[in-house]
Amino acid sequence: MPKVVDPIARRREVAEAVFRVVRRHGLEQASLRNVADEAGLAVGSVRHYFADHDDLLRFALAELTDRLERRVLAHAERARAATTPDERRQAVADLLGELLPLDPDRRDESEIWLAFVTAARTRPTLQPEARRLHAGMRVLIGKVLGEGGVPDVALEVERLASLLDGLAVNGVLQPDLTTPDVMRAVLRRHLESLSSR
Amino acid sequence: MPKVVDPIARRREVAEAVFRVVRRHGLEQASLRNVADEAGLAVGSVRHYFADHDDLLRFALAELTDRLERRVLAHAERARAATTPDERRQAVADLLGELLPLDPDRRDESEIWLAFVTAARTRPTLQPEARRLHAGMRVLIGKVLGEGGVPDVALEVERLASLLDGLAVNGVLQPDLTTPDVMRAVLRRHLESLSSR
DNA sequence: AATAAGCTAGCACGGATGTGCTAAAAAGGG
DNA sequence: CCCTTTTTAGCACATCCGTGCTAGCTTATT
Repeated sequence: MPKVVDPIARRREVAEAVFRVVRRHGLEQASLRNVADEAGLAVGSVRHYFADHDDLLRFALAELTDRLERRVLAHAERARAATTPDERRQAVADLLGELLPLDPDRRDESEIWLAFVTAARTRPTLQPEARRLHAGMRVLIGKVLGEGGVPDVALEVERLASLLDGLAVNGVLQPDLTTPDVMRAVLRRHLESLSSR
Repeated sequence: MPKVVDPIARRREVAEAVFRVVRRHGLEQASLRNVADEAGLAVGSVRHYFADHDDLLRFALAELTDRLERRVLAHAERARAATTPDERRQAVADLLGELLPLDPDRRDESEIWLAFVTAARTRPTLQPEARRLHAGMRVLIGKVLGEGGVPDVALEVERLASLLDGLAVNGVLQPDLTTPDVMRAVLRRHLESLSSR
């Protein structure tokens, strides 16, 4: 048998290359050639692990979703362990902050998220994964608000989710105007206005 | 002299063709060939009115901005003419609703807006126009909130602007979940929560 | 050491894209 | 009627794209 290569680890590495290309030059530049170059592989090698160009993009989006989910769930554990109201408030803010481009890592992730999710509009094969992400975010926010005793949850979930999406979009597209401080202040204000009703 | 053609009217017609292509297939499909076909012209003809492919996209985005500005300003007139508080409330909701994909026309516009604005991240030549749009929206919302006597205007402008952006994004990307009714309800709730502080 | 299988690398194709350039067509002014 | 200039149309080139396909490389097992 040949060199032993964990195929799913390989796919993940290639997905990372996709992310770097997308972040720097946009999704439309994530061609097999560009991605292979970025990963330090030949086009043929990349194609050995992915059936399609489409397969590559779909896997990359799924990978992004998983990563996000994992990070947020870790925070959810901590939030559940909070005891005092102040602790809880901070835990919730931190949890939701994971969805915003507040530091370089999360900024990268938000840029990639925006690129994929908007591309899904005209790329049908990306839509299932995009919907999964959309729905997952609503479920999460629903739990947070539900435990907080917010009335009219469904509507408030939509309002908070849209606010977070909008903040993320502006944080990505106009980072010098929508700074992390601004995003944090807006989120804090919104959470305050929710609990003081 | 040859057939008399109003060059700026021609440019506008071609921009319309760009919009149709972008809406149907995404900005990355707005090639000179596709746009020329859509406009019923030859590639050479389109290039006679635009220096560049880039020039074409920049003009199209500027055209979109102008159109949006004109529509919103018309509403602003009406809002200023409102007398009763109820009338004013409704006028403000209508005004801000112009920025949401609430009907097919505005949905088309939002789709195109999202495509261009996200593309601007990795296409430097589109950024000036994108920033103009971003800033114009803040100015408008600032006036609306300022006249409404909302405290802490700067922060609330950012919050409302992000909410509107997020609603528009979700209305475009998940239209069957983020219906016009949902968007209207969220906006109404937000405006209520602002005035009852 | 020989074998077989996973893996890597790359050529070749048909098609699409932006752009430089040329040439025909069209039509108002002399 | 003819000229002049805008407008239209289209060819040609270099580049990039996804993909089908083949050949060589690598290495664990027999």
